Amino acid sequence: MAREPGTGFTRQAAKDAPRHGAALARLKGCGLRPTRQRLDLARLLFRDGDRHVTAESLHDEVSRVGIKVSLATVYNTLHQFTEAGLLRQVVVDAGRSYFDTNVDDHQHFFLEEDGVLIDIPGETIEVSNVPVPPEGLAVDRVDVVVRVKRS
Amino acid sequence: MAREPGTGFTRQAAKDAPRHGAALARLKGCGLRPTRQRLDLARLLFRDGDRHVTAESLHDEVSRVGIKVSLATVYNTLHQFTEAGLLRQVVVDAGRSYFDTNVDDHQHFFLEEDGVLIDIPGETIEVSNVPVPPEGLAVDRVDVVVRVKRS
DNA sequence: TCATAATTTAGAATAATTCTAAACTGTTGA
DNA sequence: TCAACAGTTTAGAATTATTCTAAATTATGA
Repeated sequence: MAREPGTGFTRQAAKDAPRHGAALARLKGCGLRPTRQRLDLARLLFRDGDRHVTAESLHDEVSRVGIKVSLATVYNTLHQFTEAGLLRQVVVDAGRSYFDTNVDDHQHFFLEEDGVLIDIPGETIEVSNVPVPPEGLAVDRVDVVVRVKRS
Repeated sequence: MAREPGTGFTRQAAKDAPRHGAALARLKGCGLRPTRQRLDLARLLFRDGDRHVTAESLHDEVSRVGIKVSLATVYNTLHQFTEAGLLRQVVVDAGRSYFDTNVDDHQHFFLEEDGVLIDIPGETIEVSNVPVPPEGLAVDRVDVVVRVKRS
């Protein structure tokens, strides 16, 4: 493979450096060992803006690009990223798990017919009068899902 | 089996009549043929107030009482009841489906640690500023789930 | 460079749910 | 009352999403 004279990096690696660097920093930042598969997945996930993926969809995508990662690793990685606060799990479907790269406080439209999620910015919807939970319980999070249909 | 003289009903059937009648009426009211298993399930579900069940939990319950209904039928029935508007499906867990006998507009506490749902009356929580959905879509329903943890 | 612990992976296992095709039952019309 | 038919139930197989297992691989620090 062609190299930038004197750098020790391939041209592609040089081009990827910033992205790769960002992914690397992200992983290091939360104490996850930067393995090839975690870096590859992080780059795809965080490359351009907010995304919603399922394990299957991410695995398909990664595979189509020619990267070799097992489905088990995709599952592991999604869960580790979630625990590390890099992703947020969104429950809208009793059949499969969605993961959102936007971890800020926000809500979702869910188009059930296509399994598509659309972000609603955090400041938009106002939820008031959430009752005090029963004795011994504390509110962890308030999720709002606006289910939409084709009209 | 002992009979009430002259009635043509067993004592048990006589006692069950009102309940049974209610379940029967419910099924007839939505055009579902009143089979033995549908009547049994309806009686359990709607006997005393609001309930949250999963297919498994309902099947266990029905079995414990000595009623013979297959798990497949429990699934079928839950879906038919939902379609008929007798039940409402609640999505709070990416692993299993909950069904709620309360079909009025209301929301839920969800105790993730135990898989327990608690109703929040419909007038309690106020959701405002729900944005207009993207072109071609219309709001079907707004779901609020208050996730709680033991404190 | 090596040893070690963390990670990945193929494939088996599990869990929830749906499907299939055969047996059964509620309803209807004669 | 009863036969016939459509609707329903069911056991068990199949499917789907996910997790587990144990062996192979890899990142890291000395």
